[in-house]
Amino acid sequence: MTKKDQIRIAAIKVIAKEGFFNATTDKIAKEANVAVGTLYNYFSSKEDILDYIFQIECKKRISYYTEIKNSNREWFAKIEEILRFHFQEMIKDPHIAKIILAERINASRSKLISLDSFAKLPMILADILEEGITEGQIRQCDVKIMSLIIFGFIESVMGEFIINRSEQFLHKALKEICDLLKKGLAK
Amino acid sequence: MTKKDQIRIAAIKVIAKEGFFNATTDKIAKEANVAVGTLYNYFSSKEDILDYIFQIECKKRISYYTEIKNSNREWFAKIEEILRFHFQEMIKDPHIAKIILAERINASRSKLISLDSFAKLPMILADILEEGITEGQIRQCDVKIMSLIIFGFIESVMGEFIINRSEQFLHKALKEICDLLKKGLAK
Amino acid sequence: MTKKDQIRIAAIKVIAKEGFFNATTDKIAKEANVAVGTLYNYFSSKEDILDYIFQIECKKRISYYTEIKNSNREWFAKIEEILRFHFQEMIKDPHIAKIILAERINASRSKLISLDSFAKLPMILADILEEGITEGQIRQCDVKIMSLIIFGFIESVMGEFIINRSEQFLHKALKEICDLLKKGLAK
Amino acid sequence: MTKKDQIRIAAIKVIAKEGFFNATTDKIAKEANVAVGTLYNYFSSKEDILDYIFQIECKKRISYYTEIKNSNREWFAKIEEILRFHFQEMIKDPHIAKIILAERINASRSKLISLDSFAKLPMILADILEEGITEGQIRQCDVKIMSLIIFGFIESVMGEFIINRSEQFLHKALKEICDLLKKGLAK
DNA sequence: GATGAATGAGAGTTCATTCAT
DNA sequence: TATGAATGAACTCTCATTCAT
Repeated sequence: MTKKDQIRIAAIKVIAKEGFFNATTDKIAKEANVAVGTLYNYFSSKEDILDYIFQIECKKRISYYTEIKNSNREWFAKIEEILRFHFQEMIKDPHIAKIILAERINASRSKLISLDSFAKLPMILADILEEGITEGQIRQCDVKIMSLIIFGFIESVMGEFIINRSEQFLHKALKEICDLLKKGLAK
Repeated sequence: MTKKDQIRIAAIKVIAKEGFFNATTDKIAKEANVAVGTLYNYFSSKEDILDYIFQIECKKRISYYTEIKNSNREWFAKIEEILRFHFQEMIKDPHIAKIILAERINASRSKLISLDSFAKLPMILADILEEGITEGQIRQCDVKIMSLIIFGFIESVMGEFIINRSEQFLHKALKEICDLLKKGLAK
Repeated sequence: MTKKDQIRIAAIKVIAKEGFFNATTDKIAKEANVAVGTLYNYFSSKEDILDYIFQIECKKRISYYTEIKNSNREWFAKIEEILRFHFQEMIKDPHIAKIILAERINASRSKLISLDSFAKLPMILADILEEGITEGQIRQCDVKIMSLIIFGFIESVMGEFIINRSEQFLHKALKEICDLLKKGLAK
Repeated sequence: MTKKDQIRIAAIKVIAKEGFFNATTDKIAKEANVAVGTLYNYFSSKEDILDYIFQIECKKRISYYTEIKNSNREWFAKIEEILRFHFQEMIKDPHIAKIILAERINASRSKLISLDSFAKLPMILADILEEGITEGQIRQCDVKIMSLIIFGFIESVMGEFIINRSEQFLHKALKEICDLLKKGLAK
């Protein structure tokens, strides 16, 4: 692992535990087993670290979302797959879920941190739903709002998972949202 | 208005604009047209102000939720009314929506700030759904997860509204979630 | 004395002893018997303190120079008086001489620190010489360069005085430059 | 050119532009096209570089001054030649003039940097004047102070030249000081 | 000799909190 | 009760110096 990623991973842990503002550069450096100065060999500021964290996570999600979107499945399988992917990521690294949830809005105040790409995620969901409508598999609806519903659900579940850490809960949650969408969006 | 609430209102404005950590006591005091020292006559710390903000908002919501829950309407009308209430509040004071969204998780790190009461909100939603099931109006489902879906939706919409500030968007969003729930939860 | 000037005086002492870059805010605060934070209640930055020091000194000199320039004396008495004033100031506060000498050039790199007014001093000297020429008391010469000579002399003497601290030296120096100018500029 | 001098030249450029304290070792190394570590193969510290710069410049001046002093010319021609030499050096490398002016006093605080040799320069001027008196060509005067006048003039002119960079100004300045000295020191 | 990533002490600055008025 | 100047711990960031390669 590169030193930059070593710092990134450490920062994720500390920021998730303490929040961005309480995550001091000292703490991050200590967690990463490097000196404070080393942080600044790889990042121009503390904010830059958060930016990098978001970038990496975003890239990961967008590339996966896009892959699924372009795959040869029906709308419902695609949505289900995206949710499944999200939940798997949460289980793999619960810290990152917390950071995204907790810091996104405050991060958006900073010009340094570009969250444009994060905004693309609901758009991909919307595209998938749009296809479903065009192909006559889904009833007429506002796909943008519908994708917000799905996204909000993901975040709600994230929030709950951060607290209870139950994988079983994730599976049940996945089933419930799928049932709701299937039935609620049928023609 | 009491001086305490004068400070609360000012704090909401500043925190919404700058985020809790960037909202200095100086800025809050200036916005409230009082001296910094005055803050400490009414609050024991900066965090205490945030706590008070959450308390007030929470009380407002819980009392309204409970009222609606106990009213003599069918499940669907109750849920719709709760959403409508939320959206109205958002329009009345968009700042508070932003704060709840942005600071809730970071606030939860502080022992000072009691967010227990906020956790009650989804429970009330769950109660309403539970009733719907018992009375045979809704199909079997996990009401706790279903209430998370609704709650997540509220927050997603908040997030979008903070950006676009379109009231029309709120109305469309309300219609979409209602349609989805009605159809998706039908027996 | 105002607190701002209390800090200014302390800063002069510390900067003279250690140089601007080695004069830490901690040292200045300690010398001024205030907390570090207090510095920032009166100055926006460490540079701002140096700026203020220069401003005060400059104002003092310009007002005196101008007064002398406008007085009803012949050119030679005016120049002598200005030099005498300078040397008196040096004796009263040798620190300030050192700072002006040591920090002026580095200060000029900063946009914060306005040294424009310092540039006016040689101009006043030049004006006095110009008058001397017009009135036929001085031979033709480049007054701007001649004022640089006088100014350079002042600074040289400052430099020497910082080291030897001999008042007698100052008096001798005054006599020598006066003799040189009187004889060298005669018609 | 040796690597040590390559570094010296680079340091002169950077220090002249930014001042000693803002001239980081990184910048100096980059300007010299070597790695930071390489600096420390030739110099024991950053201050040591400045020391070396002063040493070289000083040696250059002292050897020239001495040569002129020992030459077979009358006092006035010698002084004129020394000034001419100084101004030529300034034109050849304006950076070095700025450094000497800006850093000399702060450098004097450091025990590492030996400026003793710089103090010799006015002494040589004094020697030349002394000879002039002994040989009956100059009137009685304090040669030490008179040499300070000449030295101060050189520095004043340096300061002005740094700003306006006009060679013509240098020539006029030379003429004026020569006229002043010739007339002012005559018997 | 040459490198440049790693270091960590120390810098300037901020800001929640206090308390004499 | 209201004030706001004073506080100083704690923050982010810098940079001269080192040393394994």
